[in-house]
Amino acid sequence: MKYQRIRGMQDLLPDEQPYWSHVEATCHDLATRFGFERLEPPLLEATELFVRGVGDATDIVSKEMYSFVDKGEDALTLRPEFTAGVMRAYIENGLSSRPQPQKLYSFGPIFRRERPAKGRYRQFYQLNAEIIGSADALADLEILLIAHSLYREIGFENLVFQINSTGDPECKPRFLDALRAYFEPIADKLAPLDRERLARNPLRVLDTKERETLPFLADAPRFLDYLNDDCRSHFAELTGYLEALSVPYQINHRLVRGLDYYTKTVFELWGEGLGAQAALCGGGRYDGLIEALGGPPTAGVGFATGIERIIMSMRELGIPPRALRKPDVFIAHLGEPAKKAAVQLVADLRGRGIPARIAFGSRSLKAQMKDADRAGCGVALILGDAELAQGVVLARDLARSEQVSVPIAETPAWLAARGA
RNA sequence: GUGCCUAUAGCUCAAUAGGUGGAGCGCCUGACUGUGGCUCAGGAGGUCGUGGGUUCAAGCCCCACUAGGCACCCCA
Repeated sequence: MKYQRIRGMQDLLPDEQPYWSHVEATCHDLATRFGFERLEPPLLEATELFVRGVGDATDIVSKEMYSFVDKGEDALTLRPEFTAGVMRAYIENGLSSRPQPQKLYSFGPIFRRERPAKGRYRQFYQLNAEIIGSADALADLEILLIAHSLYREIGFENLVFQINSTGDPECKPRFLDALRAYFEPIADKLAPLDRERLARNPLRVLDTKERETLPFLADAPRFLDYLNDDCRSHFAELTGYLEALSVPYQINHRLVRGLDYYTKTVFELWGEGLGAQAALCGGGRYDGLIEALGGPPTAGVGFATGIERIIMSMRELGIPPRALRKPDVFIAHLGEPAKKAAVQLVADLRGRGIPARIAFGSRSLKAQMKDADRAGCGVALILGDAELAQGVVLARDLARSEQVSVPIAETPAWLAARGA
């Protein structure tokens, strides 16, 4: 085999399309139902946007971006997430002058140059939703709810959100100080990796998987205990809504998220059967981001979910996709004059919105019938020169193995009556 | 990026102790000269991931590379 897929890239084959169209349609439908409008930023942005918007200390920026210099001039990057591009578009296109808040969603491919594994690809698809311009905890709730509705409508059960708060620029430093004060005296007992984290990014010690460190986490400071009044009441309001709506959630004191821009609410949802790549969706509030990107001070909250991981969980849990509509009608023909008439007929049916296939070549009727069966068609219209001479087709119901003779001109009506 | 495991037909997998590669499913054709599914018969399809090495002889042993998987890192 001479050519092969680029590492971490995948071909989405016809057999997988029922899953994709089901999930994709559910995403668009739900976003619309929740009052979100679509905003699709380009795949390419200035590298600097992601460095500033995502954070140059994050894994995404420091080692996972597909970046290149275009014709020796512009530093460009294939988007490694949606949020920064959406914020840039919001600022650049003056969406802050539209009625606030703006509820925007995006659906498309994302690129991260990580080592591939099951459920982890270098090009993968995300649904992303953002509410820009509201600090209300109700906005956080809507983000949680659209995610929850998506999974519920696809057929997931027993899903529980993990949520936490990571404060704001006023109370976050106090918590970080407390974390250091707790861990530094026992640093020599922590795993080596966690000693590094403590120095570089203390929050990361909280979600460690290192055995040596785990015993010390139970008594570690909790962010919720260090929130200022604003952050605490915001969190309480959100959890109050969740309880009122009976949306299952767990407060997870160890949940911290990698991106620099999060403030207040952070959350994740994990799926089954995905191994170490379990995160189905993640998100949170990012009240300082737009200002950091050169816009006016603007609150924001959003989430992203990975489509491949949803589909993989569906397979794992045996959740069937909605069947795709296949062509209902297959036209078989015998003889050259009949073939010409069949071309007319198939064009007529398609023009009337009836999905139809026509046999290629001039094969035996048997072979054509076999094709009709395997194409999943419900009806075969048989048009031979003999039928053509009488101005009819033989309409065969493939499931019932019954067929009748129908005048060619009445075929669309016959099919319509059958469909109803 | 690190460690470990894997790689044979379109798919899932066999191949005894190094000794010229098979099955099931799928695909094509026919039995049925104008009727699908079921059955039966026949057929096509492989430089054994790629490149090197050891050996009289390599799908099998060794090395490198490529790709996939698992764990780590991190996330969707």
